[in-house]
Amino acid sequence: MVTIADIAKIAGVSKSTVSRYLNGGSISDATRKKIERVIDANSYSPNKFAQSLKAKKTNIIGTIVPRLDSYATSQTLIGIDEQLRELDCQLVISNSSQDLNREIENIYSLAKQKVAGIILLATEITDGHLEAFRQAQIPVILVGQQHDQLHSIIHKDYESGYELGKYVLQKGHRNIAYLGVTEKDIAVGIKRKEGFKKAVEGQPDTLVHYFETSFNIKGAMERVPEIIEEYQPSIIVCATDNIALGALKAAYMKGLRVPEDLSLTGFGGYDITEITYPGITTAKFYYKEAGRMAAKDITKLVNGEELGKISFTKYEIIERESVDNLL
Amino acid sequence: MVTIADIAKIAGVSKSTVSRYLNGGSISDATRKKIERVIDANSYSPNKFAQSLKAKKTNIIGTIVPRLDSYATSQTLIGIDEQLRELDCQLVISNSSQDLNREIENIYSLAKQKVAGIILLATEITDGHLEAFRQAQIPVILVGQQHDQLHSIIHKDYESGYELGKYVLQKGHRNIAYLGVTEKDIAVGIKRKEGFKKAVEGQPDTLVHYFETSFNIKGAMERVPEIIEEYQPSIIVCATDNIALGALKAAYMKGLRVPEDLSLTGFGGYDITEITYPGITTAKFYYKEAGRMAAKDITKLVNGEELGKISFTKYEIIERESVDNLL
DNA sequence: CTGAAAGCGCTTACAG
DNA sequence: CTGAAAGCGCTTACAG
Repeated sequence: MVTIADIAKIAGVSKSTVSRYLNGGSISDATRKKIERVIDANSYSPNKFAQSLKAKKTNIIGTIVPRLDSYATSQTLIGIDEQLRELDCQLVISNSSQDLNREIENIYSLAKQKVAGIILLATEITDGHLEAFRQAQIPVILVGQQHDQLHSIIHKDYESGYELGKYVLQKGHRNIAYLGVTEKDIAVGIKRKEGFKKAVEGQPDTLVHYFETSFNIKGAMERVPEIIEEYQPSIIVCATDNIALGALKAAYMKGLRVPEDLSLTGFGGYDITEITYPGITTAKFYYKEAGRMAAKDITKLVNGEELGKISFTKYEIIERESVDNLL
Repeated sequence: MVTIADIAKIAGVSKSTVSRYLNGGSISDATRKKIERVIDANSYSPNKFAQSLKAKKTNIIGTIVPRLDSYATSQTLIGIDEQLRELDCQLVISNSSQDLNREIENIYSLAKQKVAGIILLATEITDGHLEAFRQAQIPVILVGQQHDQLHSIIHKDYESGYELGKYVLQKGHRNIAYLGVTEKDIAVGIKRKEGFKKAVEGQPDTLVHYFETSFNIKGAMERVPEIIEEYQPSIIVCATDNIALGALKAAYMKGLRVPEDLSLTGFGGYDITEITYPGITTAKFYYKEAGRMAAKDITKLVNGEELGKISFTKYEIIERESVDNLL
């Protein structure tokens, strides 16, 4: 391995000068050229560990994800990865397998690794998180959830819920089931539902029942038959595309046609909602874009730049075939 | 930040002794207890950079993935992550976005970061890869592809192709389309097809046509209609579940019922194949298990243990509703 | 603009 | 079993 001392010797200068060259200190044109040549010729690259040890900082951004096998996670990570690459930062991904304690451990562990900043694909922010961030003393960007003490990138959960609600009413649905998730997840469990509620509130002759299920497909598959039997809604508005996928399967298994016998909507805009039959009408979020924004923002924070507490990504209602027009 | 010198001073011993405690050198019981207490009380943890700088090695395993948004990648990563965590190794994920050159760059970049070993979720191994591995001088495990110069974990592509072929014949299909992928991908493009070929070879009155498409759903959606129109196969055997998903959508869009008008099979065993309607019959691979094996094997290699060149994961034909029984 | 020196937080022979 | 010393490959005041 060639070191800075080797380069210095070959170039006939001191290590300090080479270091200055590397870090953009002032240097004469002649020596600059000389050093450049020697570095190229020996394909030298500085030892990151020595740099970090001395400079006490890194250009590593840690990203904590709740799970690896989700469309939202994958897309967000792709966005972060792309943007960080452009920014010449390194990405370290830390998986917490949907375990909040592990998530908090991951914060400490990233801090110990001296990452320059942390991006957290958040689900729920507890006091444990806050305490970890406080101790870590590292810039943080939340993606997907909002918190007044932290910077965040969030999706327009409320607005998309509202617009989707209006859409459903406009299609003539008056007996509606809303299949949501735990309110511990503020964005998904509360905001989407609140937006939807606002849209249907005051609509005459309209029945809306609210239910809760888990985030996975199987959970929805089990939940939906009861809902149908008990309330016979004309539509089930699902808080995520995964839930909608489960509902679709459940409907098929009950021999119901979608959308003739039962309409369905989702949130997320996962690629797969275009491939099912029928395609699922959904509120599409731009996860990759959110990832890019998070990456840009975290580097701003790392560089001490000012930043608004909150940024929004756009959304779009994608109309496909899973909602029947009752009018 | 508390350092080894602090601990030494508080405990009233030398840094060497603390270091020995940390690295399992011989030490008296009394000092061991003393140091332990002091370390706990000050929640000290060694600076990784200093350790790596001195010891010239890390416990980081680099994993290179071709893409982040694929079921196989996610599951394999989950397996690697779980296992590496048990083994107290750190995981760094490097995404090459399906770009072979970037993949090779990633090898060099991981080598520069002094990772202890590399796991490559491989698609195609070029001379560029080999050269990079040679220069890096780091243990490598391939997942999903085989190469005689490298260690690998591979799925039973040939065997599963064979068994699926036999299954299809047993269901009475005699006019078959096989929709494969590029032969550059030896495992997916060649092995699966060869296994299938072997199974149908010599079967009387049987027509098999072979086609090629890309790995994504859209590609298959475009390709399938032509195939149906020109050859009217009773079944399309797809080289991946994604292709099967595309074929299913294409069939629906042509107004064909699956499996009555057209049967379908896939490879992979993605969760989503259970959710579609009908569920897709597929050769399921155990990606998570492969990931765990890769993690175990790479640490063996890192520790200088002997290892066979190749390990296989199991597979299973999952019979669902997408194949009609013609007999 | 340039160099000598100190030091970042560890580990590892070498003595004792 | 324990400690003093050297050194890993950098960076950063401090002089000149």
